[in-house]
Amino acid sequence: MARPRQYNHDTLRIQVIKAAKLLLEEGGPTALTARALAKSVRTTPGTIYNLFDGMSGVLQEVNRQALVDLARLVDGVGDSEPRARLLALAEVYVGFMLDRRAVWRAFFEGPRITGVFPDWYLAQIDGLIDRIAQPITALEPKGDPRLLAEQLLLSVHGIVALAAIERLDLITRQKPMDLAHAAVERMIASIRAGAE
Amino acid sequence: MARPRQYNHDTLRIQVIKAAKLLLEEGGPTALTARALAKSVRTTPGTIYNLFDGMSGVLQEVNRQALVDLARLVDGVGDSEPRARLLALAEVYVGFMLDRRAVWRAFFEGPRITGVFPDWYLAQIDGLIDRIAQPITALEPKGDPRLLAEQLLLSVHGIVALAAIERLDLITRQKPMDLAHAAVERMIASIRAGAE
DNA sequence: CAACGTTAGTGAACGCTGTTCAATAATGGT
DNA sequence: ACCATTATTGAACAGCGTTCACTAACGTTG
Repeated sequence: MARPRQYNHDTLRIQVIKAAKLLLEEGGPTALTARALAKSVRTTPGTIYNLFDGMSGVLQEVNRQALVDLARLVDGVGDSEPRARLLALAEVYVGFMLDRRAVWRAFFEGPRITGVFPDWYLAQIDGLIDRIAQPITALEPKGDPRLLAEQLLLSVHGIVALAAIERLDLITRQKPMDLAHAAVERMIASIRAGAE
Repeated sequence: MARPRQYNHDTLRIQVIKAAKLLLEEGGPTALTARALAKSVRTTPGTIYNLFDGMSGVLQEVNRQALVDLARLVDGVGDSEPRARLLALAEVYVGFMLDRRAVWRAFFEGPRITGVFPDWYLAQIDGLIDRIAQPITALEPKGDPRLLAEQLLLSVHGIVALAAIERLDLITRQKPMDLAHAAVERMIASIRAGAE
C-alpha cells in the first residue's frame, strides 16, 4: 500500500470540504472550481477527483453536512407549545440559510445537481418534515398533518429560495423572518378556522 | 451605413430569442451556449454579441418575453368573486411555468443573472402582485392587502421553484396545482378567521 | 458610375471550466 | 533491499463566455 506523502486520506477529504464551503461563501457558486479547490488545500485537480466523484461529489458532500447541521439545530428546538415550536422551527430554518446563502443556493442550483439522490438525502429531508408535522399534529387539524407540514415547508422555502439568491426584494420589502412568521401564523389560523 | 448581407437586424434578434427558448426547453440551462445559439440561427458567436449584451443579455430578453406572456395570461383571468379569482391566478401562474420549466428556471438560476434589474422588470412584477392584491382587497383583510399578496406569491413561488428544477418530489408527492390551491385556500381562511 | 467610409459579420484566440489518464513517486509487505 | 501497489501529479482535451483585428458588404458621396 502506498500512502500519501504528507496527508491522511480522510483528513484531506475534510479539508477539501471545509475549503469548498469557504469558497462558496466568499465567491458564490462560480467560485467553487476544481482548480481553486485544489489550490486551497495545496494539491491538484486530479487529487480532488480521487477523493470525490467529481465536483458534483464535492458539492453533494457539502450539502450533506449542511443537512446534518440543520438537523442538529432543529433537534435543539425545545418542545414548547405547538405555536411557539413552529415559529422556532421557521426561525431556525431561515436563520440557518441566511448564514449560508451560498451553500444553501448550491443545493438547488447549477449544472452540478446530479438528478439522482442518495437515500440519506431523502431520509434527512423526511426527518425534517416530521419535526414540522409533530407540532401540527398537536393542533389537531382536519387534514393530514404530514401534508400540511409539507405545505408549510414549501411556503417558507419560497421565501428562503429568493433570499438565498438576493432576489427577495424583487417581490417584497418584508424581511425573511417576518415572512416566515406570517406563513406559520397563517397555517395555524387556517387550521384553527377549519377545526371549529 | 453597411447593412447585413442576408438578414435584417431585428429579424435576427427575434430568431435568436426563439432559438434560445428552444435550446432551454430541450436541453436545460446548460444547453444555452453562445456557440449552440449561433449555430441555431446559422451565424457566429460574435454576431450574438453584436445583437445582445452577452449571453446574459439573451437570457434577460427571454425572461422579459416570458414576463410579458405571463402578464397577458394573468390579464385574461376574468374578474369573478375573489376566491375563484385567486384560484384562477394561481392556476395560471403554476400552469405557465409547468409549460416552460427551463425558461422559468433560467430566471432564478445560474451565473448569468446580472444583479441589476431594468425598470420594466420591476414594474412588470409589481403589476403582477397588484393583480393578486386586488381580489385580496375584496376579502377585506385586517392587514395590508399588498403585503398579503406578496406573501401568497412567495408561497406559490416555493412550489414552483422546486417543481421547475424537478425537485418537488424531494419534499412531497402532492401535485403543484393542488399545493397552489391549498396555499390560496389557506390565505383566504386565515383572512376570514382574522376578520371576525 | 466609381470610390469611400462606415459597419455588420466573422472566426481565431484568450483564459477559464470539468474531467481524464499516463507517468511518477512514495510506501507497506516480503 | 526489493517489489508491487497506489496516491498524486500535471499535461491534455473539449467546451465554455468573451474579445477583437479583420473582412466584406453596403449607403452615401463626389
